[in-house]
Amino acid sequence: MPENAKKTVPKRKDRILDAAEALFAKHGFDGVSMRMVADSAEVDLALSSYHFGNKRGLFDAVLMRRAEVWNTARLDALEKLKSEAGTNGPSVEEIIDAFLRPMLANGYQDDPGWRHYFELVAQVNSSFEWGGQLMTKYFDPVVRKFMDALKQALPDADPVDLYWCYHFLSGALTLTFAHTGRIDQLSDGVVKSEDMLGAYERMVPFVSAGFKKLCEK
Amino acid sequence: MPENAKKTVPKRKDRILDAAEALFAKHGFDGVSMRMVADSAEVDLALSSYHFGNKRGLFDAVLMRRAEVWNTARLDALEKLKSEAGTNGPSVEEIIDAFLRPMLANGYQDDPGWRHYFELVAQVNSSFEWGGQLMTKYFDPVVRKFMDALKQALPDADPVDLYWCYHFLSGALTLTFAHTGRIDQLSDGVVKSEDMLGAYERMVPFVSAGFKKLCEK
DNA sequence: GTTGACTTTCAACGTTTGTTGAATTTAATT
DNA sequence: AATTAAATTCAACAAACGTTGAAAGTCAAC
Repeated sequence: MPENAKKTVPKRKDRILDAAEALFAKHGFDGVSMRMVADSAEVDLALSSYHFGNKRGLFDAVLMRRAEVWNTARLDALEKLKSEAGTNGPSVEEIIDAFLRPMLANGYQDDPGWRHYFELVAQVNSSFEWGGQLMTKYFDPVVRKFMDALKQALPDADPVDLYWCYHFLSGALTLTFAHTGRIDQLSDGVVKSEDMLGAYERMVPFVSAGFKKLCEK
Repeated sequence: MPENAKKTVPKRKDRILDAAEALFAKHGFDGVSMRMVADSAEVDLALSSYHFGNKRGLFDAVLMRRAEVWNTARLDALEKLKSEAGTNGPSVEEIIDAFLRPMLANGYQDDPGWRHYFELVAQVNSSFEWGGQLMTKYFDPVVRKFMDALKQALPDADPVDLYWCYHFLSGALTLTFAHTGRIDQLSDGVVKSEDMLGAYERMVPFVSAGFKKLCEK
């Protein structure tokens, strides 16, 4: 047996995480009960508390599970960009693209698990109760590296402008991945909120134009 | 007594609405109990159910109370714009401005009630459970008029592009008024999320540039 | 086959939840 | 002053909540 082999991870623990992920994404922390999770995962009620301590521990475990994978994917895209760029560094479009593309790559958009995870992050990000704390905790280091790259691409920018621009990007991204169905209704079905590729292709130029308008010259 | 005089509205009913507004904004529908509302409003527990039927009725009443005022303010701004514009109609910047400015005007930004209300709408808008339904119900007619104006200002636009652009605007707006404190932490205090005027002054050019980039020519 | 650590189940705990029917108070009308 | 409707309080309900201690099960190591 290889020295770093993990103990056999029981299936049930992951089933709990999957079920909690989907439920928290749709109903939020307070809208989900431990019994809903247990029923959905087809697992005994007490098992979630055993594995994760309490409800909050389960919530954190769900958030943490995919955070590192996502952060790494984003950082890899940024590093690759930097290594291929000239002395001036990558362009605004390229940086925004590196920030967004990992959410579509590797079949994430077709994987229900990742889909629920992004919905959950969207909900957390715009929640007064969790938004500031949790997003900072899990995603700040990566976001700061992207901010640095943007500062280099827009050397004359006022930092305040730059932060607001990122904030607008974050908001657009958040609502898009929340999958509320609002755009479907507003457009009478012309636009599908599930069309993440269509959203991505438009978000990159939309946001890049905004950054340049405010932060260039 | 004037013929259209309203019956004397008891103070308590409004106190309940105010308390519920603040609490729902911070903790969401499921994060608030009827007892929290009653305690905060300093009112008997049963009174909220008496006035609004049940918890959901209270939630709807909170959302509805300021919806019409807000919608009217936005429509007035749009109508005024149209009447002053030439035959080509108002510009993209002017339309976006008319969409956003009512949220700052009339002291709304300093009124805790309105502030909580916008926080609540932000939370509703990005929630999977309520986002599609409630936003459509309360705000669609107004949004559609703004979309029409934007179509006129961007006559060559593909409607799909236009809807996505509005979606990005809606997301940026939502996160900004959610007041999560995230931008404060990310910027190490350089940017204050309470600075709605600063956000407004940057959102208008940011979003307008995005609309033009995608929808012009 | 026994041990021992981990996993899972069971049953129950004390709270808190939303809601309601009946009683009481308030305020306007007759 | 009597009447009536609305507003408010009180007490309590059944249901659902998160959590936990003890029992039962599982499985590899010895």
